[in-house]
Amino acid sequence: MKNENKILKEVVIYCDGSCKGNPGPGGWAAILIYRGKRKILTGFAKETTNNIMELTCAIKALEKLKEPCTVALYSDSTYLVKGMTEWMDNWKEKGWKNSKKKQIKNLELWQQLERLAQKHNIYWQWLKGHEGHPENEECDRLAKYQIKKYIK
Amino acid sequence: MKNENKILKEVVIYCDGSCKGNPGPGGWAAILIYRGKRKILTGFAKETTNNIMELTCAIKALEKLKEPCTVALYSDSTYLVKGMTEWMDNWKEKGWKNSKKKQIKNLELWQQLERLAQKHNIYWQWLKGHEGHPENEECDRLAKYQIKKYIK
RNA sequence: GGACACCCCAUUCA
DNA sequence: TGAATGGGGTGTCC
Repeated sequence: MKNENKILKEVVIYCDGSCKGNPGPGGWAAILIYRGKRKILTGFAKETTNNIMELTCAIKALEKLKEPCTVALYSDSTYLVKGMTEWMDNWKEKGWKNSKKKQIKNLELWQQLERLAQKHNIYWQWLKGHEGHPENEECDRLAKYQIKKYIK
Repeated sequence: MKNENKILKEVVIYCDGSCKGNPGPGGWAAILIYRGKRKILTGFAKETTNNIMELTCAIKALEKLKEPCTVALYSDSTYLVKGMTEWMDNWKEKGWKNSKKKQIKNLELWQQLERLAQKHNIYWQWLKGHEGHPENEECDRLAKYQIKKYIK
């Protein structure tokens, strides 16, 4: 992360994804909070996976930021959070190979996240799903609603 | 099932369980029909679960049989019926672990059912609840009544 | 073997 | 409407 010494705007992001059938039609939602104001982003994919949706919501949220920010990003996916905080460095050293020496899945999405993480100062926060975190549950509902909307 | 070649008594069993609150106080009922004669069994537990009651009613009914029988047993619980017809073999192979690699719940009850299934020739039949099967609905009412009786 | 998430089904309830 | 008791599966990583 660059700009360590500058004062950055502080943004909070909650995001969640959903995927009916897994694989199947998927939705995602993100809530961005800046100076107490909320912005909601949502999206849909006809055929996807739960994990792709979990990565996508983070990417879409971070792409909305117009300048480098300090971000607290909350997700209930350890795939996303540990991916960025624990596994990413190793993957890069090993040429994007996992512990079984196979190429990791969803490589382009991880590389997008890597670029976004270089632009911003991101604190990746894991929270347990369905444990009463209001914004997380709102994202969950919104993500599912995206699927419902497009299925009908 | 032993005694494949013997002619066994043919018994029909309907059973159902109920649990107020789940977990909470529970009741169960079974109707045994042999040569057109009905026998009714019921029971109660102060603190239990819906699924424990569904297993218990089958166990209690089968334990009433004094000799190996051919049994048609009707339940609206896929937990009971699929447990015995689809999942049991796999559980035994995998050391009583479910698909999430955790030990299955209500292990002792399943093992009792396994022993009973070895003694008798049981046809496990699932039927949809509240779809007008008179004996199933009678069991439902009787099971709920057990709770009512003991709560007052 | 572990973890998180996503889903499907039935039942029991509030 | 929503929650608990239980099972089956996939997506992904370590």
